[in-house]
This record gives sequence, C-alpha cells and structure tokens, in this order.
Amino acid sequence: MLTDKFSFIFEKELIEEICLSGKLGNFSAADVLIDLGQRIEYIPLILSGSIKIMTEDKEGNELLLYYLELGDTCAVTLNCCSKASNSTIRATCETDCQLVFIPAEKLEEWMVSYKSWRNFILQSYHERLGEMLNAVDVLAFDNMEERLYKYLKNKVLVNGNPDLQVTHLEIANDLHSSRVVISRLMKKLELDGKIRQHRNRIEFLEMIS
DNA sequence: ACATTAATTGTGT
DNA sequence: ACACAATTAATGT
Repeated sequence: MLTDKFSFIFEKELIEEICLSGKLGNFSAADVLIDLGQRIEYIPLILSGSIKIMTEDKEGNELLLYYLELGDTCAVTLNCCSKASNSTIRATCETDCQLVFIPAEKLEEWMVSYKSWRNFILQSYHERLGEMLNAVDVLAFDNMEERLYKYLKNKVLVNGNPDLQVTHLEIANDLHSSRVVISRLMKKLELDGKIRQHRNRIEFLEMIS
C-alpha cells in the first residue's frame, strides 16, 4: 500500500525498507503529534490528510508556519533530528490523517545508501525553504486583510473543502493576531462577498482550482 | 418545547 | 486593547 503512493519517487528496495522499519499511525483531527521541546525520534511521512506546523513564543502566542500533505515530510523535524535536538515546533492534525514514522537513525543510513531518499530530503528542504521565504514576505509586507484572505484560501486548499470549521479566535492564534481584528476583517470579507460566515463555520466562496 | 448556560461574534470607546 | 452587548449552539428538564 505504500507502493502506490511512493513508487514514483522511491525505488522498491527503499519502499521495502520503509515497510520494515516504519511504524504506521492513524490519527484524527486535532490530535497533537509533536509538541514543543519534545525529543524527536521519528520522521513523519504523510500518507493522507494534512498536518499543521506551528511555533509558539514565550507569551504563548502561536504562529502558523505551514501545512504538510501527502508525500511531504517535515523539514524542521529533519533538522532537529540530525542535530539530536528537541522540537522547536508543534504539529497537530488538521484533518484525520495516516502517516508512517521512520526512526531517526534510518535517516542518515538511507541518505548514504539510497539516492532517491537523498533527493527526497533535499527536495523537501528546497520546497519548504521557498514556502517559508514566501511566508516571511507576506508577514512583513502584507496587511492583515491580505494575510487573512491567503490564510483562508490556503486552508480551503489543504482541507479540500470550502466549508471551514474554525472560530475567529483560532484564526487569530494562527495568524498571531487578536480575535477582534479578525472579526472586523471577516465582516469586511463577508460584505465583499468573498465569504459567508456562520457560527463555527465559514464558507469560502469563489473556489479556484 | 422551553429555560439556562457557555461560547462565539459584533461594536463602541 | 478592553469591556460589554448580541447572537447562537449545547444541554438539561
């Protein structure tokens, strides 16, 4: 079953190895996979669903970094792993999801023995770095309304569903903002016809695929 | 079906 | 940012 999802990127020998040493895990939405300060022992590979990666500052304000989806692995975790340090992030399930955990020591082992693995790791670093630069850009230069709009759009994409189950407060935490600000901007977006809101639920109109 | 309560959202200062 | 008002959902009776 791993084969159908990864045969395009890994050779069969490597897939067999993954089956041998990887642990399969099923989680449901809102489960916390890794919390701040936890020791990293496994590298996750996403089979289905999506995962939200965030940091937190000392005041307890959260900031959304990015989402992981099918075929992704977490670049920050890779980094923590090779340095044998603790997690600087928190990972929670955005939706129900299924993943494979790969023991950290296999990381280096496979880096040497499998070309496709090495490429995969480098590729994820590359993609993630690009995304992060973009995120920093948006953070630094875009106004809140723009950030909020992009946040919602991205969430719809990740969820594959234009009905979002979130409260204004949750959004505010993700965006490192306050609830009141979000409420006001949401009102604006609703009046602009980009969104329709109900309690605990937001419909994203104008879906582009 | 109704009343109570808790949580979410709206608004004025 | 804060306080409070209004609205809605959840729960028990």
